[in-house]
Amino acid sequence: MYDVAAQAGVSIATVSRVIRDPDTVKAATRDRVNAAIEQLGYVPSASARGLAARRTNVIGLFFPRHDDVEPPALAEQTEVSVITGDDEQPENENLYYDEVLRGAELEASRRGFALMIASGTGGELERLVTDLAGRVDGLAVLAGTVPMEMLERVARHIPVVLLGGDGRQDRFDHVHSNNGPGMKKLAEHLLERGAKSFAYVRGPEGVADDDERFGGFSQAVGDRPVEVVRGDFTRRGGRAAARALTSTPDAIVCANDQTALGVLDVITPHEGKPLVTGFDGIAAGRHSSPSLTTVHQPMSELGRAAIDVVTTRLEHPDAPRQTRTLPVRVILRESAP
Amino acid sequence: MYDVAAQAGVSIATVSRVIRDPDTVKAATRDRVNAAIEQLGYVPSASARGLAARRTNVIGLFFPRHDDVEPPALAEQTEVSVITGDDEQPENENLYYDEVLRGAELEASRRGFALMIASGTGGELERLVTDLAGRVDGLAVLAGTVPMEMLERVARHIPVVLLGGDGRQDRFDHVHSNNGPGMKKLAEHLLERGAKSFAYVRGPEGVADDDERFGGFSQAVGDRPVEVVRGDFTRRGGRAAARALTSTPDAIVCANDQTALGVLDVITPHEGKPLVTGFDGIAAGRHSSPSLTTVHQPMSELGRAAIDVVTTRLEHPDAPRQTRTLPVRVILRESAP
DNA sequence: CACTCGACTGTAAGCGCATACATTTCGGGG
DNA sequence: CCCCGAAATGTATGCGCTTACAGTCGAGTG
Repeated sequence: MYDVAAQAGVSIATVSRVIRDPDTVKAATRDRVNAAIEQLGYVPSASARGLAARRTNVIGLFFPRHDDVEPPALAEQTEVSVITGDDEQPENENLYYDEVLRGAELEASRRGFALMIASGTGGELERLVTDLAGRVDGLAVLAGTVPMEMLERVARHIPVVLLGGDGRQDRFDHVHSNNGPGMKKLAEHLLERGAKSFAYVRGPEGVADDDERFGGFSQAVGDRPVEVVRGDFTRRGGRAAARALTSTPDAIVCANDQTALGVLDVITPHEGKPLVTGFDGIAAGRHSSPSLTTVHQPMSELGRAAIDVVTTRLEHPDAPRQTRTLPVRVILRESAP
Repeated sequence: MYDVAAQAGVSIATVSRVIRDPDTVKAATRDRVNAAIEQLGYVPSASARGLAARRTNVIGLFFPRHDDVEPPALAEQTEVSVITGDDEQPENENLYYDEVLRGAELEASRRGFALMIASGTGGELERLVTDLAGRVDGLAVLAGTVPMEMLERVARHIPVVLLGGDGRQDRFDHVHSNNGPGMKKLAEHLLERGAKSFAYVRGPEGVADDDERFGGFSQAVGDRPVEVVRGDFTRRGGRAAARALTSTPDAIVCANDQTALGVLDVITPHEGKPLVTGFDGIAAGRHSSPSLTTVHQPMSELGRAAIDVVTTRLEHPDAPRQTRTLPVRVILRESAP
């Protein structure tokens, strides 16, 4: 910046103004400065700007990482191999985050913010979260992935929004799908289809979205018989849960699509029974056989809304706490038509 | 940091050491400092650190954004709707980037770097790229999305690695799939299957990967008849290209999977003819009907390798320029068994 | 017991920018 | 022409950290 100022024959303050607030500088000087910037290939230092302005214009996004196995070493050889039929690549379990991420990036960019992502789990969590918090103006975190006390600490410095949950448990802003009513509607459909007994495969304990969905389900089925088992939101967990069932219900309701696909791997529906349903609306459910009845939640909108909420909070630090609930759609496919 | 120092009864330099290089501080003092950090909820400012240390420990990733249409306003109502059969959600065209992104994030995190992503196109490109460049220690860019002169400028400050292309056109580090040999192998398979005449649907002009693939193809088929048309890497482009064909070749070879799926939308293969092939290995090709023969490239490895290359470059600024070529796999499915 | 040396800690100088405030310039109106 | 206010620009400070360098302290050595 000093170089640019010298080159253009102005002070560094003027250079700064040309960049930050061009209208306050006379056109002629502005052109001189811009020419110098161009000529010198000047690239402003975000660190210095962030330090001086006390804001970075970056929003952070924190995700858990499940696959904390050591990834394979990067390939050395480049030989082309040929595989007949399908490759054995594991089905991608993380599409959820990808779409949220894309929505977040879109909205952040629209608002002039950059997006920084971090993910991790376990022992490195504290370091990662603190590090991320020190870099950004606001933070969006997947609910349940970071201990509350850590979030409280971060929230003393910057706004934090949680993806998932309705905020009855804490004082943070929240963004979540309309989980309860969505699942309720789905369960009502199963009742209309004549289902009288149920199994419900939940997610891990302490996940707000899971609680909400189960709540909606319970509300719909009332006191009809329900066998409840725990899964872990993965396809494998769904398979295990299906094998663990002791009853043979009319319908198996799963807390998410991966779980439901796992259930379908094990249970071969004969004449359309039992009915099986999921929640999320991932692409794999559309192509499965039978295709999966589910509740679609707008992932990318979740990401966008999270950024919306956190940037709004930056502008109005004292506004009342908000929980944004996004609409869902029940999608009826072959597994529970 | 000053508060922490006061609280612990040490100087700020010692606090800094406790964070940066704990071993140089006596255990007793270290504990006092850590206690103070905990008690005060201290979160280090990455801006200040970045400014003082002249490095941010962030790697940037720049992607194009195709869907530059105004996104819909965020939903207001949360009513649950019910849809029978499939929803009309457009097939997601961007899965490519998602996987690259995930690989990049993984590798960056493993190396102690954070990842910042930005995407955009058109007029905002210069601002976005410069802005990103000012925030990071190194930059990975999808080849062809940013003008060379802009990259040259950025590269005067930080290392830049391009995703795609083999670097014969420029002086940057590159990471790319083994495009040519992969496509060559695929074409050889088609020859073995008895194909004697071909159509080849290319991507947009000036895309290095497209050139490499077409090169590999040409090498395999020699002087056999080939009708070459241009697509744009999209499914729609594939449909258009298929309709535009003037010949009825034995095999239609496409520069990527999306294009091939578009071709399959139009051409109904009768008795397995014509053969149709793609390139990429996206999930949709596995579930299409017929399922798609393709060349699978390791997206997530691409992301990881990009981070690997750029961080290596940070450590060895004067090392010879490198082009990393990642292995691909030919996957034979129904469209060209 | 003075001296040396290593281990530890403190001092102070920026890092590159934003911005409050001071200063200069400019365009009119009187 | 002069004076005045607005527009344009310059001056100077500090944002919160890292790090070279200088100091301090204690233990080992001759």
